Amino acid sequence: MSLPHAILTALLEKPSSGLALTRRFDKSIGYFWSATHQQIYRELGRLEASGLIRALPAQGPSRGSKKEYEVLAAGREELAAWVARPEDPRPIRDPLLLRVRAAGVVGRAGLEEELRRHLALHRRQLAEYEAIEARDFPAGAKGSADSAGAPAEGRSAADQLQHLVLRGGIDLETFWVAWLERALEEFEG
Amino acid sequence: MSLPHAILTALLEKPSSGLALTRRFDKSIGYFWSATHQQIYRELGRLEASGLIRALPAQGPSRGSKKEYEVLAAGREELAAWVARPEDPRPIRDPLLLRVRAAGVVGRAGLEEELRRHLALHRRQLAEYEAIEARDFPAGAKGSADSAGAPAEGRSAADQLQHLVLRGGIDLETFWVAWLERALEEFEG
DNA sequence: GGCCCCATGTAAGGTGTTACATGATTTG
DNA sequence: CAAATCATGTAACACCTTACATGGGGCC
Repeated sequence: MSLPHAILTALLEKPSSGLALTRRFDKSIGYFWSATHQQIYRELGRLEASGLIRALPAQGPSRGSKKEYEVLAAGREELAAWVARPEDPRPIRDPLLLRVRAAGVVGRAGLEEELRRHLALHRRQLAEYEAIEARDFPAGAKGSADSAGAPAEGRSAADQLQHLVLRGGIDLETFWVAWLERALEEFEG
Repeated sequence: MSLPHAILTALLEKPSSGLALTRRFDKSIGYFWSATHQQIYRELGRLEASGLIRALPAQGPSRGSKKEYEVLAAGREELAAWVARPEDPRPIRDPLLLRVRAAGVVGRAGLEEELRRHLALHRRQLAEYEAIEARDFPAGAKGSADSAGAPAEGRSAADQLQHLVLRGGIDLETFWVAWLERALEEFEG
């Protein structure tokens, strides 16, 4: 049940239309929660029906013209409640680990190439995250100097949390790169 | 499409009934691919219908008595093909990271306690994996000394891959523990 | 008999993915 | 005007999760 909350978060950060949301799920939000436009439209409909968001009035036909959504008070409350709601971490479920295990049974033919391919992909992703970190959270780290003209308090608190999430992405990709390098070493050695 | 291949792997390691499989998915296999008994029974039915596995003959009523399955040649081939089949890694999709991001928008009330809870869970999981490693892959590491009375070649190759997968689980949990510790530090500091 | 556990299954609902459909606006 | 792109949506299907159903065997 995380998609509706991902959408509420995105809409609170900035009211948007369905397509604009989709774009943002391909960028910053998508770095830790991906979603396609079909999922997003369906969920927008549900959230509106539940009274958590509403479409800003707009004239014109219902099809083919923009519909902007904004979060209502009930939506904000639901999101705040969700942040604190206990929810256990899901067990690991990774196809690549499974494939390595399967290779132990049927042989590892072709697996090494796949590992190399994944290593390249994870290295690219890691580089992308690091570029974002260098751009959005330069040097000084933590609370840091707030960039031009924003209210210092709220800005830096939200920034700190966003940075934390980005660090999560970086560390995860770092894990994959290290694990894949180790695996390939063992294959060759 | 990984569940059928997880089941094929499990059945090749040891032919089993549905319930026995479920048990094994709660232990070793479940450490990197979880599944419930409903998923497993349904998938066993499909795999049998596709001719990849077969039920060993057994008398008695169809309900309430054991049905053992074994993998057919076609099943082994399918699994070997899957090991080499290119499949991109899925983008990250983690509710906890999402919640931290949401906390940046609606406030972090209650979040710290959740992080503590998750930290404890991940520490426990990490300890469990490390205990398994100490038990099944003692000291010498890599190819290592094969334990009593197994054919050296195949045994140690499969062992090496299983160890690699376990290391993946350990490293992943290590990542979570480190990330959560960092997050809590920032919250307090 | 009543209770618990073993073992296999059905049903319903939510989530995610892929493919396609439709109208409006911009661009050559 | 034709083609591409924007923007919103429908349909179908596969998958996962949760809850419940059914029948047998062992135990007190």
